[in-house]
Amino acid sequence: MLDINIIREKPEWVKEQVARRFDNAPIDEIVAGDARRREILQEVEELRRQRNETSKEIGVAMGALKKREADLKRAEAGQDGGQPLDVLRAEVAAMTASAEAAKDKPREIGERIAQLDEELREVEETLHANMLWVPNIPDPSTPVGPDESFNLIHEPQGAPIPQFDFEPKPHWDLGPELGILDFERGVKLSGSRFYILRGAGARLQHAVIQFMLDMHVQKHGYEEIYPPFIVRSENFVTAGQLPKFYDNIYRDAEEDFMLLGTAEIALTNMHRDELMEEADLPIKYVAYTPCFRREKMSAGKDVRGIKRGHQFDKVEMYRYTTPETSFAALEEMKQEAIDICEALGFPYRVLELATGDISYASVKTYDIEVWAAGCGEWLEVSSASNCTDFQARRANARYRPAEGSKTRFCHTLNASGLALPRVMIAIMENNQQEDGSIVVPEVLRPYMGGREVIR
RNA sequence: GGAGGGAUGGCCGAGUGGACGAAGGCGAUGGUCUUGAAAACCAUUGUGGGUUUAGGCUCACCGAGGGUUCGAAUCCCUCUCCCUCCGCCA
Repeated sequence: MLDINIIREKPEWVKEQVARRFDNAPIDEIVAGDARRREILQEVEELRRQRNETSKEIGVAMGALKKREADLKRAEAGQDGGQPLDVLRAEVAAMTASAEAAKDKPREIGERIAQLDEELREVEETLHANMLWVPNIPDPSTPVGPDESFNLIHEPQGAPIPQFDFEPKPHWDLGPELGILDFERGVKLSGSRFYILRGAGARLQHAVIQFMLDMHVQKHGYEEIYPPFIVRSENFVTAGQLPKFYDNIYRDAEEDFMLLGTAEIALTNMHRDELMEEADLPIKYVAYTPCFRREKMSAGKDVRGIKRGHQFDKVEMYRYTTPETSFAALEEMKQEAIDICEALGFPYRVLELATGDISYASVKTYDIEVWAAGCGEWLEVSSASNCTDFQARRANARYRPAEGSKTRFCHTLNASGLALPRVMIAIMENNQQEDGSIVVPEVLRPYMGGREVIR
C-alpha cells in the first residue's frame, strides 16, 4: 500500500513510477475517489457535529424532565413538593411535548447522515480496492525493463564452475539411481510435480535446513520462528499476495484458511497492528517452512526433477527496520544468502531484477542463482527484497522514533536463505562422481552423522 | 461439536441509554522539594481521519461488523479471540 498523500500530492509522478514497472494501477480513479471521499467526509462530519449538539441539548432537557416527573410522583403520593399537582402535571406535559418536538431535527439529520454514510462506504470500498492494486515505487537503482530479460546479471562468484571428465547427470537420474529420490511414488500420492525424498535424500535436506538455520541464528543474529503454515486470508493481503495472486494460493473450502506460499506471509503479520519502540528495531526473524503454490505451470516447462513443485521447503529471513537502515539491511541479507552459497561450495551469481520482474511489494530485489552442473542451468535459490513501508502500511506495523513522538511505519525486508529444492539439485549435481555417488559438502557432514558420501 | 463466562487506554480496573475519550490506581514524562536520590506534592500523559497560515476546530475509535435510538462503552444480532465445563481426537 502506498501512502495516499503521495498519490494525492504527486499523481503524475506516481503514474510515471507505476509505468516504470509496466503496471497499470488505476491512479486516476484513486485521485478522484480520494477527493470525493474527503468531500463527503466534511459534509457528514458537519452533520454529525450538529446532531451531537442537539442530542446533548435533548439530554439536558430529558434530565430536567426526569426530575420534574419525580417531583410529580412524590406530590401524587402526598409527599408534597410544595407545588400544586395540576401545575406540576402541566409542566411535565409541556416538557415532554417539547422534548419530543426537539427530536425531529436530529432525526432528520440522522437520515441524511445515513445516506451519506452509504455513499461514503461505497467510495471508500472502491478506493481501498484500487489502492490494493498499486505496486510499490521502484528504487531508482532498479534496472528498468518489462521482464526478466532486462535483469542485470553480475559476474559469477564463489566456487569455479565444476568440470568433469565424464558426462555429469541431472539430478532426476542421479536421485532415483541412488534411491534418494522417488518420483513415481510421489506422483502416486499427489500427482505430477510431487516427489518423495527418502533415506539419505531426506536426511540431506534435513541437514541443509538445520545448517542454514544454525548459520542465520548463530552467525547472523536471527531469532528462529516456527509459524503456522495455514493462515487467514487477511495475512495474504498484508503481505501483498492478495488480491493479485488469488489463483496461486491453496485454500480451505470451508474456512478462511490458506496455505503459506512463503514464510514471508506469516512473518509480515507477526507485528500487525503493533506499535514498537525504535530500540526494538531491527527485528530479525528466520523461519523454516514448507511453501505451497498452486501454479498453473505450463506443460513441458521445468517438468523434470524437483526444480519446481507445488510444495517445497524454504528457510526465510525477514527484517523489520527503520526507514533509514533498510537499504543497508538489504545488502546484509543478500550477503547472508551468499554466505550459505559460499559455505556449500556453490558457483553463484547475483542478479538485480528489473522493474517489471520485481515483486509487487518490492522496490529493489536481488536474486541469487547457483550453478547446477547436471542440468546445466543457473537456478534461483534466493530472492532478497526491500519492501520499504509497503507491507508495514498494510500491516499497520509502526514504531515510535527515539527522537520525536510521531509514529512511523517500519520498513520490512525478506530474503530466502535458501530455497531447498534448488540447493538439493546443486549439491547432487555439482558433487557427483563418475560412479553416481554424491560427495556430501563438508559443512553438512556434522549434520549427517559424519557421512562423507552418498552412494 | 455442546453449555456457560469474558474482551474497556502502556498495564490493572470502574462504568443505572444522556455532562463519557471514558472514574480510580499503577506506570511513564515534566516540575516543586533535595547536596544527590527516594518519598511526598503539582502537572502532563491514547490512536487515527478531516480542516486550518497558525493557535485551533471537528469527526471517529471501549475486541470486529451490523442494528435499535434524538443520543450507545451501556440494549439487540452476527463474527473473532480468551477462560471454565462436557464431548471428540493425533
